[in-house]
Amino acid sequence: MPRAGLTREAVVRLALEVVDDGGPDGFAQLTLAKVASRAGVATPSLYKHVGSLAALRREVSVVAVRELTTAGAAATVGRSGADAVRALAHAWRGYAVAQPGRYAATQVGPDPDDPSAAEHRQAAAESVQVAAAVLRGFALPDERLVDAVRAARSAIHGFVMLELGGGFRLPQDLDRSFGVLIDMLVAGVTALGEGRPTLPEVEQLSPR
Amino acid sequence: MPRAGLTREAVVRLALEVVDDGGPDGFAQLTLAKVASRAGVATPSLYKHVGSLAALRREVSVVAVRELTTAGAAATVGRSGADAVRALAHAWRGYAVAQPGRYAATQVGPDPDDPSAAEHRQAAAESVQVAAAVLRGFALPDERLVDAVRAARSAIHGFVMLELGGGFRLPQDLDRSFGVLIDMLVAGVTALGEGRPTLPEVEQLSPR
DNA sequence: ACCCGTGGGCTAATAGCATTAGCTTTGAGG
DNA sequence: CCTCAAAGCTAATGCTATTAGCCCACGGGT
Repeated sequence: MPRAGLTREAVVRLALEVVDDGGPDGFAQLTLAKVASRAGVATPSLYKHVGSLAALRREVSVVAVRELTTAGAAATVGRSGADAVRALAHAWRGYAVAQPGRYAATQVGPDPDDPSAAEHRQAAAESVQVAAAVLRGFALPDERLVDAVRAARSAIHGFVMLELGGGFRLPQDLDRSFGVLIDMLVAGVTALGEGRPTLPEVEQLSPR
Repeated sequence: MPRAGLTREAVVRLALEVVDDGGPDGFAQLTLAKVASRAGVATPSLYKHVGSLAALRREVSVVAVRELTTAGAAATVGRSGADAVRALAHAWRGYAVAQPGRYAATQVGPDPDDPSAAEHRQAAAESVQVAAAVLRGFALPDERLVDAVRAARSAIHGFVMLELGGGFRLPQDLDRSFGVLIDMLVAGVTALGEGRPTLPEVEQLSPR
């Protein structure tokens, strides 16, 4: 009975394969049994390398978040302003479309209490920092930067979620719709930076 | 052995209770066993009223989507333009925050192939129609309406997803960030309607 | 060269889930 | 009052994670 020679890293690598093969909800369908089968090993053997299914999910999530971060960072290096925002948006959507399972893994919010999720929290914070760095170029008042970051994340994440979930059923060009959305975002943060009201002539009506 | 007197509607009602009690991921944790226990019945008995767990999920999803639709419709009746967009956005977010489990149920895209999902598809289409109706007031060129609807859905959905998932960890006011996002959206569709470029002075740089 | 301990694999067992098959009994309508 | 469809049941299958405990492979030291 020769050994399989597994390591924690190898198990995570196999888990990523399972996620990738599962399409958009490959992450949801990630299972210890599938990983074990791929490793040619009995399911309980995985516990020698990984604490639990939840822990494995967390490790997969960390990898995915880091990939998203570096994709965004690579796309925006050397750019600034509207150019950088567009590059970031397209990089994120590109990653999500190319790796839908991993992008789904990105969604799971790190548990703020669990101390073993520190790495996860760190990775998530770094990915947000990429967006913050890009938006800092718009000379926003400090207390508005967070609003801009949230707006950018919401717009991009929302579009990608709906796209991956099959929420856009009309045959119209998705790329163009995404471009329009990002243009709105760029115009919005530009207006925010210039200190002028986002809505030039429209009166501020009651939100509630 | 008296009968429990279940009906399909009663089972769905109990399933909604389970979803509501489960918080933001109550929908993910919906289980036939929990519904059966709540009904005071053995799990297999539910199959007399519901085809499968997946079918029950679909029914729950239809209810949630319809609630979201009527919430949006009720909030926008008698309003138009920016006012209506803001009302719709706040109604959607309000529903998501008040009923996070049901909002999650809203996310599952209807299977375009499955004929038994016709009701689901119909409900989803109606909810999009509410947004389309509101945005039609902006006198958009026909081929841009779909872009505007997608932008609105993306922005609102993205924000809500990140909020419910705990993705916004800074203590800054979420309501204000949401307001800023919706202002950007309103400004963006306004610009789209006026036929002027979304970005007045910023040159269109290569997105790729 | 041997020996020994760590640790990586195993099987067995428990417990929770969905689902199917087939039996029993309720209770409403003729 | 009788009957039969429908609504409940138990039993069984097969999937999942997880824990306990065993055994042997293998690297490091004597």
